[in-house]
Amino acid sequence: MRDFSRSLPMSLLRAREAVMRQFRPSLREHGLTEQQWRILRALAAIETVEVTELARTAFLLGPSLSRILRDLEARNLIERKTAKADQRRSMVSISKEGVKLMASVAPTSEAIYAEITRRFGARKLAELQEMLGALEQSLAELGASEEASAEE
Amino acid sequence: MRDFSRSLPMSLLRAREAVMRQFRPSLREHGLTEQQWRILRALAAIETVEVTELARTAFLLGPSLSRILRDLEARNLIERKTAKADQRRSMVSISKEGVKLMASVAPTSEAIYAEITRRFGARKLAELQEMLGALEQSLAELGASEEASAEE
DNA sequence: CGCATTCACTTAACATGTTAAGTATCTCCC
DNA sequence: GGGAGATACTTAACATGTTAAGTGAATGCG
Repeated sequence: MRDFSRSLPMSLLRAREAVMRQFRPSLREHGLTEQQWRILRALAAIETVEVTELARTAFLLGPSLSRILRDLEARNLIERKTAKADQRRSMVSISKEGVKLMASVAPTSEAIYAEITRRFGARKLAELQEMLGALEQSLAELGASEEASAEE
Repeated sequence: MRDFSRSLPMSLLRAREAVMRQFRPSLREHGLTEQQWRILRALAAIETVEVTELARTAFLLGPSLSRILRDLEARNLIERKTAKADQRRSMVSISKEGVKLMASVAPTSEAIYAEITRRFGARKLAELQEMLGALEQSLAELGASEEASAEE
């Protein structure tokens, strides 16, 4: 079997960890985890979203999101209200405090991203992202077909 | 701020998830998690290792590894004995049962990897891995220098 | 020697990942 | 209009990620 340190999942894991290692200290100083930051960023770009849509955007599973929203709400960083038309749906939005917190984190975060881009090269970075997207595409189809055949 | 769905950490996370989604069902059938599988694979390649070295190889943090080794040992998939020369060190090796289990998982795992390679393209896959390695390199230095300056 | 420091792990505590089950609401069709 | 099924979450349970603290064994040095 191929040396597992060179397997694709390991390469991806290590690369991601190398990147996140840069961001974590700054986020930590602001009392945010990586996932909480993802949620705030996702919310900053829109007015309000349903939880399910937010889960898709922030790439979190429902249960994780549910817990994190509970905590963020307790910290007054987000707001929730149930949709009028459909009582099952809960509409989430970022609060003023949330916006303020984001504003205090964003500069450092942007600086780190810029440094990463500088070191790795903007062009290479774009290429890498494109390849990652293509990989995701290739496998999306595969996953879908498997589900279909296993769904009986 | 850049659309966060196109941030590097998100791209890496999604790509990795797309890949792992292919493997998880098979591992699950054999009662293994992704990390347990990583450990067995790492152990299969060598006689015995110290826990610290194994953590480095399987890319797991000490505490995670500690727990998983406890469980794998309870299932008789690995063996442990403390080193003679240094009582702090614990030498880990895969057991016969562990080897047997690996043999039963490996074919499916290899088939999935082959299918991924076929879909994405062997050459592109190699390129991608190279870029991921380069990214890791770029940031390794950065992380190291930060540590050095913060170590006082 | 003896004791402070370092080292190799392990435990603890809290947050998330992952799957399954639960709850309330809505939809649709008879 | 009412009940079966679908939908949108939430809760639960267990495993791992992450940081900090704990434990026992080695090391170095006065």
